[in-house]
Amino acid sequence: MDTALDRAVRVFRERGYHATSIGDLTAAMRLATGSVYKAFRDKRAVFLAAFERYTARRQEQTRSAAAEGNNGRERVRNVLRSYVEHSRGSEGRRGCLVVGSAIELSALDSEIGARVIAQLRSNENFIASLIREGQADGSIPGSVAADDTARLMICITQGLRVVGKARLPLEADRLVAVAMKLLA
Amino acid sequence: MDTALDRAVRVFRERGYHATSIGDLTAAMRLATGSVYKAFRDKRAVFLAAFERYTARRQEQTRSAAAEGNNGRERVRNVLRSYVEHSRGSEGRRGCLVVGSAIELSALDSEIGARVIAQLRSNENFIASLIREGQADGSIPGSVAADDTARLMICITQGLRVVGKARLPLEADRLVAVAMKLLA
DNA sequence: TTTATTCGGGAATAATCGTTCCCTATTATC
DNA sequence: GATAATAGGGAACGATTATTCCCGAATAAA
Repeated sequence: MDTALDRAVRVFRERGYHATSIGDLTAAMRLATGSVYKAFRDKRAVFLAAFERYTARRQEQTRSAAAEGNNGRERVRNVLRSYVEHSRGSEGRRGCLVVGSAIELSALDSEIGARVIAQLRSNENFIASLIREGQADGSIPGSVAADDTARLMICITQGLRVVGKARLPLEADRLVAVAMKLLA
Repeated sequence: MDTALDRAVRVFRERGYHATSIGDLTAAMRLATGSVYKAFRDKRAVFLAAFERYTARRQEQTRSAAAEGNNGRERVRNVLRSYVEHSRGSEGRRGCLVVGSAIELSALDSEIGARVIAQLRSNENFIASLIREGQADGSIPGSVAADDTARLMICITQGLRVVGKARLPLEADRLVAVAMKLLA
C-alpha cells in the first residue's frame, strides 16, 4: 500500500489535484477503482495521504541535508542547495505537492490550506533556527534578521519549485552563491 | 467584452483553470453559455485570452513601478516592493495567473508552458537590465552578477505569490530590505 | 412595414467524472 | 474440510462537465 501511495504522490505532483482523474490514479497505483475506494474514503482522502507522505519524506531530506554542515552557515547553504537540486531537471519538472496545494487548493479547501501553512511555517522555523545556530557559532553575523531572512528564503525555495516546474534551467552553484549573500 | 474578460481573469486567478467550470465562468462574466462560446472557441481560448490580458496589465504595473526610481538600485527596489504588495493581503490571495499556469498547466499544455517561460524570461531580463543600469549609474556594485541575481529575484517574486496565496503574512519593508542585500 | 442579420440566452447533448455496488478469489476461523 | 471474512477487481450509476444547437429579441436593410 505504501508503494501504491508513492505512485499516487507522483501522479498528483505531475498533474495536480483536479487534472488527476480516478482513472489516472488507478492506473498509476496499479489498483482497481474499488480497491482505491476500499482503502480511502474518496479522492480527496488519497490526496491528503499523499500530501502527508510527501511532506514527511521532504522533511527528512532537508533535515539530513542540513545535518551534513559543520556550522550554521553551512547548514543553511546545504538546505538551499538541496532545494535547488530538487527543483531542477526531471525531479523539478515533477513538481512539489506543497506548492501545488497552495496554488490549486488552499483557497478552495481550508483544511488543506491549513496544512500548507503549517508546512511552510515548519520549514521557515527550521531555517530560522539554523540561522540562529550560525549566529551562536559565529559563522553568521548577529546583524542578520533571522526571522525575516528565513521568510525570504522560504519565498526563494517555493519560487524555485515554480521556476523549475516551468522548466527554466537552474544553476545550483550560482544561485546558492547569490542567495548566501543574505547571510552577510 | 473587455470587462467580461477582466472578470474571467479574476475567476481563473482565484480558482485556477481546472476548478473553474463553464458555469463559474458565465456567472462571473455575466454572460450566457452560448455567448461565451460565440466569443471564444472553448474554455482554453478564454483562459489564453485572460492570460494575455493579465500579463499585459502586470507588465505595465511593474514597469511603471520601476520608472519611479531615480537610479538602478531604486528601480530594482521598487519592482521588488511592487511584487510584495501584489502578493500580500486580498490581492495576493487572489493569486497570479503566471504561477497558476506554471503549476497547473505547463506540464500538460506545451503552448501555455511556452508562454509561461516567455513571461518569466521577460521579467528576468527586465530585472537584469535594471541591475545593469544600476551598475552603470554607480548605485549597484559592479561585482554583482546581474543574470544570476535576476534569476534568483524571479524565484523570489514567484515564491512571494505562492506564499501570499497560502495566506502567510508578508511584511513589505522587512522583506524588501533583506532582499536588497543581494545587490551589495 | 417587412425582411435579413446579428447577438445574447439557455435548454439539450455527449462525454467524463467521482462514487457505489457487486462479484470473485484468497485467506483466516471454526 | 466447511464457512466466514477480507481484499481486490471492474461494471454500473448518477452527477457534473464542456460543448452544441436552436430560439427570441433587437437592430439594420430593403
